[in-house]
Amino acid sequence: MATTKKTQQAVTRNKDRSKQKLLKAVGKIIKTGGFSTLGVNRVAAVAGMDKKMIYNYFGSLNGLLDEYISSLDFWSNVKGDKLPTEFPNGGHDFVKQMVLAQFDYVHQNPEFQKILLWRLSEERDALKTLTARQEANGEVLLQGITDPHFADNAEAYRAIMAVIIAGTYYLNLFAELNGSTFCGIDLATTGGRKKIEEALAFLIDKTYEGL
Amino acid sequence: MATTKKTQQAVTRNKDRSKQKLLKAVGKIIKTGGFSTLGVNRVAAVAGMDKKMIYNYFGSLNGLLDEYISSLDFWSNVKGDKLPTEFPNGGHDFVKQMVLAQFDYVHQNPEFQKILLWRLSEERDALKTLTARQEANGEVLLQGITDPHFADNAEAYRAIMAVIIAGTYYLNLFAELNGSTFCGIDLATTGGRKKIEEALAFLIDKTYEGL
DNA sequence: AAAATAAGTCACCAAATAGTGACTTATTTA
DNA sequence: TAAATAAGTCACTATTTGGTGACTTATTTT
Repeated sequence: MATTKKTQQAVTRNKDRSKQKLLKAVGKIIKTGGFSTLGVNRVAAVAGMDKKMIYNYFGSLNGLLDEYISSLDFWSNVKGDKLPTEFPNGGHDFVKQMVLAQFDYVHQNPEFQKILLWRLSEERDALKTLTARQEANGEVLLQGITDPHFADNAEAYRAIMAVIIAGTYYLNLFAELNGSTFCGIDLATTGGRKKIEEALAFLIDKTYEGL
Repeated sequence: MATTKKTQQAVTRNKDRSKQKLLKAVGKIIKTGGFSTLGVNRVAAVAGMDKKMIYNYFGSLNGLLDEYISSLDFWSNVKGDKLPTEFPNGGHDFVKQMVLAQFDYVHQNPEFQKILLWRLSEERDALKTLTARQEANGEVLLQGITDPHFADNAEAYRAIMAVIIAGTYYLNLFAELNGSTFCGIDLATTGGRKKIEEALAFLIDKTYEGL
């Protein structure tokens, strides 16, 4: 007897839609779980598709992940044309507002959190490219506004901003899982987060005053 | 025919030594690779032992990992009796030196880096306990020295230190894999790290001056 | 020295993993 | 409308995973 084949039920076929379903499934898994559960079987199951499609469309899981990463854009809201044209005081108020907004944005955006974490966990060209895009975005502000304003101290200013922004990233990632306290500040409460925001504002103010 | 059994070669048996071999294997894997490759098979192979021993001694891989985490102690050098007895200016110089030392310590210590990362990646009681120990350690300095010195601003000071220390953690983790630049600062070079150190010193100085 | 304990070995299992060849059939092209 | 293309299905493989029962034998206890 030959091998039996079940009759397939009618389905509408659409390559683009299917690719999107797989890409979305990756996002969903990353948002909720993490990279540990991110395999072909899982992705296919979440997408409701056969894993064969991953190989058909993306060659491999890595190909799918790379395309997922490339599709990300967390900086559309701060792209060139969305920026103000005037930056009084070397962008003091603008930078302060931006850092505080960033602190909240990371908190509200689990997908961005996971990408930040992924970047710390695994070496991957697509992630480096993403980082490069982010850096290029920041360079617009740095070269256009703060470098001229701080002149000889431009690099010192950049290093300070590096510490501050890195701090906002870490604190948000830390709060996500450990819930508890960091330096005695409870990052899970709005009160604790308010304290951090005041600290960020203080540090930026002092930098613009004293550098 | 009955099942064949090879004759075993003579080995010296020692439970404690074997447990240590397994614990050390966990450390070795974590230092070099990451948590993704951390399974019973891998650990047993690295330890040069049978995985059965993991279950015999620790009940499960989780049991082994928990005991590994519990065995860690990254703060032995800053424990009570090792601290100075005098803290002029609310510990200004001491805190500054401590943060700079910490920045370097994380850089030099891959195991600590991976634990920091692990804490951001997975919820695990043993890791929370480790965090609690670290916090308790810091509380000695905070409650004993800086809280009294900053009085009404004690919590503001803690929040600032949270940002600064979190920044040192993140920058070190970031530099480890992405190599490239953060806010235009190349963290892979000694020059870039020097800039960060100056930024840390600046921020701490301004905090002690202006808070 | 004999008996009891338990350290270590090994073969095996069930489940999950990544990956593929052969098939059906919806859709597009000629 | 007929033929060609390729989207989607499915059964199957090989490998690796976590986990265990049965065994041998070094070491300890009596």
